[in-house]
Parts: sequence; structure tokens; C-alpha cells
Amino acid sequence: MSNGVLEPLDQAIVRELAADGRRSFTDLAERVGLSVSAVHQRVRRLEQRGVIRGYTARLDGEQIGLPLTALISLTPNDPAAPDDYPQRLEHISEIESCYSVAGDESYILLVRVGSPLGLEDLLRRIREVAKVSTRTTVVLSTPFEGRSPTL
Amino acid sequence: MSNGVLEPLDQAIVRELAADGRRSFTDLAERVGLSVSAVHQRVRRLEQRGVIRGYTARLDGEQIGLPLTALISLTPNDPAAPDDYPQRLEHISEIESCYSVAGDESYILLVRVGSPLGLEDLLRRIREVAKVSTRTTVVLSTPFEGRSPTL
DNA sequence: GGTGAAAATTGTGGAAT
DNA sequence: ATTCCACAATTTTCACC
Repeated sequence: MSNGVLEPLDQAIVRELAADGRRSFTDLAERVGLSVSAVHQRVRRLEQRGVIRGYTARLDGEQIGLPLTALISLTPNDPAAPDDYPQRLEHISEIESCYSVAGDESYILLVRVGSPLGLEDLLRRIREVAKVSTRTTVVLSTPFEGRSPTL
Repeated sequence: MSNGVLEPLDQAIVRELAADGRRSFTDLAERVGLSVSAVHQRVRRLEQRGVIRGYTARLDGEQIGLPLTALISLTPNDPAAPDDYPQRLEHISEIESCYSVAGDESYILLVRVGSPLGLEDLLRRIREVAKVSTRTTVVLSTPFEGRSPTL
């Protein structure tokens, strides 16, 4: 399938929905210069093609009881073990994102917890279920996060 | 202000909107067991209080022309310089998130670019504008990302 | 693909409890 | 703070280009 570049109109739609995921079709139609129906159809197609993976509310970690964010680097205890770490970690809800990376470590996780004790417990669970050693970098503050990319 | 814990009803609403940012008020009302108006009012209040910071479409980096993700650690060249890095970096649109962290480095950035050349150029700009040295970890794949937290 | 319009559904504000 | 109600706006489908 067509990889890489998005058609300019789809690009415009996607940009608007990245900036405001609740923008109405009416609003989108005006901004991109199409009829409401046309926009509607394009958005559905973008969703089906997986260009748009979904919509989400961006939340304030402090105010929802998860004030502690951390980045955790994973290094396998047994380098010969099969690489099924994502599957092993998927069920741990505190893990927001999981990246497979090039470099010294194998994976980097972004996690959110309620307290230092919660982090300690989370690390114990991660090491146990995935048989890895961990290196944790605590986030002190978040100047900005989840900004929408410029297409 | 009330910090930390959210009222159970607000918690339920926030959880639903994290899972699907386009859920309708009607839908939300059914799921949390309130009238549409009550939900409507609560959502507006959550937005005003900043618990909900906004809504966004989650996009597939590959399909929007930004297939290369990286984590960049920043270390100040001059440790005595004033700490205004976030301000200096804010205008660089490739930087999706900026975390101030405890540990060897001062900041960790999550960035998305179109190509290795794009990454090279981005690194040059970051070093130039922020007077930092950088350490880059390239993301090979993303098993999962941006999952909504369990409240 | 796109348009325009009808029908169904949802959003929004106000008065009352 | 919640519910009910009425009106405005949006979503969704469909026939036609």
C-alpha cells in the first residue's frame, strides 16, 4: 500500500485531529475546504487504514493520582532467551509505552505510578515477569508532552 | 485545591475519555450512570480544572511520514548556564515530549522524524539552540504506546 | 471521490428540584 | 449537583454526480 506520504487533504484532516481530537466534521470540513460528507468519509477511511489509531483525552498525571513518571531501561538477564518481552509486559497497566531500542538496553518503558512505593512494586513485577534487570530514570517535571507532530 | 484522588464518577468519565476521546456524552452517560447533562457539566469542569488537558488523535508514525522515533538525552555543555532548555526547545516541532529527569542527564526528549538525515539535522539544531551534548537512542519498533492508564 | 439534503442522534443551556 | 426539557448542531446515511 501507499507508504510514507499522505495525500494533502488527508494530511490536513489528520493534522486537525491531532491538534483537537474532538473537532466536529462540520468544523473539519470548513478548515480543509470539503463537504461534511467528504470529510466524514475520509476520516472513516483513515481510521480503517490505521493512519488514525484512535482518539484519547490527554490527562494531567498529577490530578488523576499518578504524579510519578519514570523511564525504565530493560536489559535481559539471559541474552539467549526468546524475545517475547512486550507480551510479558503488556498486562502491566502502569506501562504506558514500550519501545524496542538500539543501544545498550533492549527496551525502554514509560510508566506512571502513584508513589515511590508504587514504583518499587512495579519494578519488582517487571523484573519478575520479564527476567530483566532495570535502570530507572525518574521524571522530575514535564515541560511538554504529547505535542502533535507537524506534518 | 483537591489534589491526588478524583471523585469516582469523574474517575470513570476520565477513564472512558482516555480510552476513546470521541465518546459521546450520551454514551458516557450510560456507562457512568448519570444523565447526559450531568456528564456534560462534569466534563466541562474537568476540562476547566485541567484534569483533561485536551483531546488528540493517535497517529501511526509510519503512515504519516514520520517513521523514525528516537529518545535523546541532553547534557548541558555549561552546567552553570541558566536552565531555560524547555523554552529553547519548544519551537522545534519534531520534539513531541520533553522530560526533566533525575540522573546523569538533564532532559530526555522523544522525537519523531522522517529519516536518518532528518534526525541528523534535528540533533544539530538541538545542540545549537540549547548548548547541550546529546546521546541518541533510536527506537527500532514500538510494541505499544500511549496506553491509557488504569485509574 | 465528491455533493447535498433528509433523518437520526447528540450537544447545549436554562428552569426546577 | 442532578434531572428534565426544548432547541440548536452534528452525525450518518443515501441517492446522485
